[in-house]
Amino acid sequence: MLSLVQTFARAVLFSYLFAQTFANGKFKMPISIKDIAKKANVSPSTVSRALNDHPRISIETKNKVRNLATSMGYIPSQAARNLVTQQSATIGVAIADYMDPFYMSLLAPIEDIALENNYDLFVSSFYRDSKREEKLFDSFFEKRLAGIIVTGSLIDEGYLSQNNRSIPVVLVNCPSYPFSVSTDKLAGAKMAMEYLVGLGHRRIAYISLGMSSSAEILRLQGYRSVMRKHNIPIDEVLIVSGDGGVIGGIKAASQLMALPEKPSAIFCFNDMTALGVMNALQKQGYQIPRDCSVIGYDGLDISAYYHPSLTTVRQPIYQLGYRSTEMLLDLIRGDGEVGSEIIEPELITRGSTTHARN
Amino acid sequence: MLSLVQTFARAVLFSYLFAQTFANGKFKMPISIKDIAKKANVSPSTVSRALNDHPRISIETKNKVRNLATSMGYIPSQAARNLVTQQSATIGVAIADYMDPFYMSLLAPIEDIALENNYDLFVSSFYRDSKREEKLFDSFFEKRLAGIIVTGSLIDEGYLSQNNRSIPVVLVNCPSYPFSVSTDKLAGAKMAMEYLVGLGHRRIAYISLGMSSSAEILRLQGYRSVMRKHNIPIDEVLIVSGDGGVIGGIKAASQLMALPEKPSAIFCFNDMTALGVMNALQKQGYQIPRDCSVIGYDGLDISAYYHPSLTTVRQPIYQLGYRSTEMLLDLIRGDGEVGSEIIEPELITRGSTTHARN
DNA sequence: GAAACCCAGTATATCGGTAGAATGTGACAT
DNA sequence: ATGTCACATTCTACCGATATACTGGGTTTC
Repeated sequence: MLSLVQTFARAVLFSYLFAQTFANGKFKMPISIKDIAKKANVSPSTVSRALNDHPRISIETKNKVRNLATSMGYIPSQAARNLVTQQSATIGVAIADYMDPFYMSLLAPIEDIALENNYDLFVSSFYRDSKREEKLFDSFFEKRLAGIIVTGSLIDEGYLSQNNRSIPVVLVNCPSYPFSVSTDKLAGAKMAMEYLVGLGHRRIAYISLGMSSSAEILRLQGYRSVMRKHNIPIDEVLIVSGDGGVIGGIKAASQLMALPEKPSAIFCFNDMTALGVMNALQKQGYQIPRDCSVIGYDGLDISAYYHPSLTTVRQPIYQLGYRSTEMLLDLIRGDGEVGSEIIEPELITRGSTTHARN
Repeated sequence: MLSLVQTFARAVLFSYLFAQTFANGKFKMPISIKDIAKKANVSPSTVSRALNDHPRISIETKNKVRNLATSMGYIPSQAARNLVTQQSATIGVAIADYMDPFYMSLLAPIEDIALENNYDLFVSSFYRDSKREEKLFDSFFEKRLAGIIVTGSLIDEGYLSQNNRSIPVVLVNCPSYPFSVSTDKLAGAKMAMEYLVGLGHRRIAYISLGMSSSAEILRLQGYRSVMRKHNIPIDEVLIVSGDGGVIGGIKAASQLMALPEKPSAIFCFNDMTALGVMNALQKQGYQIPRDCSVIGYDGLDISAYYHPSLTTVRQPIYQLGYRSTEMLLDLIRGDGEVGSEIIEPELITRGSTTHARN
C-alpha cells in the first residue's frame, strides 16, 4: 500500500517527467523505421525484415536492428502496415448500450477469444439509436476493420444490403441473419411462463420492452402460447409497456397494482425491469413473493443479489460471446461453412417466485 | 412491430443478399479515390479535393465526383488519411473494468464531448491488470491515436515516463498526475463518516477495496481522521478487506457480524460492496437500517433501487467524464494552460442509514 | 573456367489518401 | 502581340510500412 511519502515522491517524479516531455513545447514525433535504418546503416527494408524475423537477414543485423528499435522506443504504425497489407487485426464490437450489464458481460468472452487470436477490439455503443448504429458501421468501415460483431442491432438487415462494403459481420441474438449466434428466446419465454403456471398462477402480467424487436415479439409469443395452452384467458390489461430499464419497470408495476384485479405474478422483459418492479412493489408495501411473484430474463450476475434474489431465465452469455467471436474469425479466415447457431437458455429459480395463494 | 410474415420476408431478403455478396466467394475490395477518378475522368487529387470541398474545384466537378462517390459506395480509408496527415481523430479510452458500472457511466459524457468535437472513441478494458494496461497503451500508440483517457489506472506514473511516445494522456481520479480530473476522495470519505457519527454511531466498520490504490488510502484516512476527531477509539477488527465487488461485500459482512461486538454501521468502499453487505445481512435476518446502517460510495444509479435504497457518496460521474475529455481535447489542440482539477463529491442520504439505537 | 546458385542486403513500387508545386487555358491589361 | 493573372486541374512527393525485383559478391557445379 502506498504511503503518503511515496505519494509525494510520485508527484515530484511527475513534474520532472512533465518538464522532459514538453521540453520543446510540443509532443515529439514517433520514430519510424527510417530513423532506425539511418542509425544502423542499413536500408529501411532491412529494418522491416529484421523486425519481422525474415530468414534472409543475418543474425547480427537482426540483433543490431532490434536493439536499436527497443532502445529508440520504436512502435510500428498500424495505419501504415494495414494500408500496405490490406488487412487489419482489429475487430469492431457495436453494443446497443454501455449501461446494460447484459451487453457488457458479452464483452469478456469476445475479448478473450479475440486476444487469443491476436486481434484487438474496437468497442463502441450506439445507445439504442439506429442512426448512430449506421454511423458507427460507417466508422468501422472507414477503419477497414477485419470484422464486426453487433449486439442488439436495430438495423439488422442493413448489414448485408450494404454489400459493397463487405466486411464480415456477425450479429448476436438476431437469428434471421445468416451469420448469428442467438439464444432460443421463444423457448426461454415459455420456460418462464410454464414455471409460473406450474406454481398455480393464472393472473400473470407481462411487462414488455416497449420497442419493436425480435426479443419482444418472441417473449410475448411465449406468454400467449403458454396461457392458451393452459386455457387461461388472456386479459390484455395485464400486458403493459416497460422500457427495458429500471424506470420502466417501476412505472409498469405501479400501473399493474392500480388495477382492480391485481396480478399474482409478473413476467418481466428483463432483469433490469424486474429490479424496478420489485422496487415499486416493495415501496407500496407488498411483499415479494408472498403478495406477487416476479420473474426476470437474462440472468445477470447482479440479479442474484436483489432482495429477494430474482428468479430468471439465464441466457448463456459467455457462450454467446464466445461462439460469435469464433464465427467471425471463421468468416475472416474464409474457412469452413458458417451458419446461424442457437443456444438454449436455462431457468434459474430463486426467491422472487412462489406458489399462487388461493 | 414486426409480424411473423415480415420476419419471414426478411429471412428471404437475407439469403438473397447473401448470394450477392459472396458471388465471387470472396469479400470485395473497397473502392478507392482512384476508382472514382477513372470513372469521372479526372485525376485522383481532384477527387480528393472535390470531396474535401476545396475552393479551387468547380461546382460541376464537385457534384459529378460526389455523386459518383455516393453511388459507388465510397468510404474513405482512415488509415491512409491518418498516415499522410499525421493525425487521427480517435481518442482511446482505457477502463479498468467493463463490469463496473462506475467506469461504464463515465463513457457517456466522454463519448458525448468526443462526438461533438468530431472525435470517435476506441474503448478497451484492461481488467484491473497492469500488464494488460501496458499492452493496451502500446496498442493505442500503434494506432497513433490523438489522445488517451485512462480510468482506474494501475501504472499511472508510467504514462509520463514513456516520454518517447508522447501522446497526450488524461487520467481520471489520479490527482498526482499533472493532467487529471479527480473527485476529492478524502472529503467524500469524511462526509460519509461525519454523517454516521452525527447519527450517533460509534461502532463503525469499514470494508476496504482490498488492493493498493489512492482511493483506498484516502477512504481509510477519512475513516480514521473522523473517528479521531470525535474521540472514538478505533477498533482494528472493524476494518476488514473487501474486493470492490459484491462477493467481497458478502464475505466482509459475514466476518463483521460474527464479531462478539457487532458494528452498528458499515462504511463500504463502494456501492457494489454495499450491495453485497446488504445481501449478507438480510440473509442472516438482520434488518437494514434498524439493526445496522450501511453506507456506500460512488452514487451508482442502481444504488437508488437497492432495498432499502442506499445512502452513498455520489461522485459527479458526468462532470468527471466531461471535464477529462475537454482537458484531453485542450491538450491535443495544444492550447491553454492545462492542469489537474478536483471535483467535490456529494452525500446522498437514503433509506439504508438511520440513528444508532441506544 | 563459365554458368548456375546462394546469400545478405538494397532499390523500388505500392497501399489510399493529401498537399504543394507545376501546368494549361482563357480573360484582361498594356 | 505579349505579359500578367486567375482559375481549374494535373503532377508529384509523401506518410510508414511491406513485398517484389534486383544487385553484387562469394561459392558451388559440371
